[in-house]
Amino acid sequence: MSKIRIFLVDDHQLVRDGIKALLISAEDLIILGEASSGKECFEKIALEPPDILILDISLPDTNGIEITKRITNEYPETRVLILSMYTNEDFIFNSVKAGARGYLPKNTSREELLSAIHAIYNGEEFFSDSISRIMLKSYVRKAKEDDLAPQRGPIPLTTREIEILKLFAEGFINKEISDKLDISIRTVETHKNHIMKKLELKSTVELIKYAIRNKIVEI
Amino acid sequence: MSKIRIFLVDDHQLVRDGIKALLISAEDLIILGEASSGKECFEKIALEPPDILILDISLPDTNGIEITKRITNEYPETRVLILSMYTNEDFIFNSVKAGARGYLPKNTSREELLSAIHAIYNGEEFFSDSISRIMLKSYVRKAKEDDLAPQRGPIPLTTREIEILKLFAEGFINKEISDKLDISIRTVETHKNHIMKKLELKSTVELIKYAIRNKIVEI
DNA sequence: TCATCCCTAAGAAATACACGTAGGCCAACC
DNA sequence: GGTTGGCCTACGTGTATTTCTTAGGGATGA
Repeated sequence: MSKIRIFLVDDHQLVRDGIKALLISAEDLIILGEASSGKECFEKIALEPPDILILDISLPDTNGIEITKRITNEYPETRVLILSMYTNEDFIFNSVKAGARGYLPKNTSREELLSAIHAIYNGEEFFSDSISRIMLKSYVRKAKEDDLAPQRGPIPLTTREIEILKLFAEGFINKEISDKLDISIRTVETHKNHIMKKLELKSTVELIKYAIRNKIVEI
Repeated sequence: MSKIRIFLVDDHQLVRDGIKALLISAEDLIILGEASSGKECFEKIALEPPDILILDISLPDTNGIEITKRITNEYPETRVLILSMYTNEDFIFNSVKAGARGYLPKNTSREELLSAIHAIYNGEEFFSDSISRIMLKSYVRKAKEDDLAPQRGPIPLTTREIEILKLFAEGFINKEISDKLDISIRTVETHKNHIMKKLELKSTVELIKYAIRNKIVEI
């Protein structure tokens, strides 16, 4: 059975050495090489793309997420494992979005790192417990936001105002709205002004976004 | 210390008895009552709302998600634990969205059920391993969709046009855009016209919606 | 009855939009 | 090596919208 070929990208020599020390005794792995920047990384892997790229988020010339995007596009056979000291939800989400197959914090154990490598090599995804918890929290938050968003602030508009906002956000121009509702175009304008003042919106753009956020119209 | 008050809702007598049998020996719990339908549930808990409502998704007259919504609104002190044979992602997402604090499959163990009850009673959330895995998968899928969605239709705009559309959809007026980009207002207007023509949009409203749909701006 | 909110409406100035036109630049093509 | 076409730039003109102010009439409730 052929060995799992690993490539390391981290801008700290010590970290790379540490990871190598952890992995050196694993017989089914082989470290193809290492790089301390995005540029160096792409230069080196062009010769022989690894099975797994272990990647730090913060790098001198770019960041792990951009590298992940390029890898996903240019080397779809290479799978990315993010190893980062940052466990913030945005980084995790964007890493996954960019195509990363796993995410570990830097204080992970040798066992977990090996588990991750094997899982990813076998086509699975791997997230450490702490990362999973963050992802779950985020999942719960998103689900709740999905529900709460429309109720965030009770809509302080009158029925007539909502009617006009709806028509406007659907794309009708003032004249069409005034015809539809059989009122003067001036009245339509006044209603819109009232809405903008009430909601403290500074532009019609925000008005439309408000209508979308509050599900007065579909996108 | 007062006992954790539990109420069971499931349309199968056997399941309710099974759960009761599992919980009866736990000294810090007390089963307040049980119901086999949504109607019966609300009639009974009106007298004494429980701390935790253990709820099946499928019920004869309604479903657990609707009950969860009502509970969340009408009895915010009562926390809902979903116990369901369905582990499909939509049910899980909608349960969380409706306000459920935990979700367990029906083949869960006594230990896990007790862990879930205690976690939820302490204000935490609890999802069994199998449910967590489904949520994580969903998280990953959503993150990927988030990335793929904008590629649905290739955006036929030039970089300058996208730049201007982005600023416009962020709420900047033409003058601000022309200042930012150090070009004439006329140019900004021309770009916007080109965009509208290319995309066959009839109003700025549609322009903004286009920008949102294609993730050029956030809502 | 008075205050308040809602719907209605208008005037005037500033701003934005629709549409046509056009020059400079650059890359691709024959 | 000129031509074509796309892109970015810009203006003129006429129309529409926005911004700000003012205001009457009806409903509602203290």
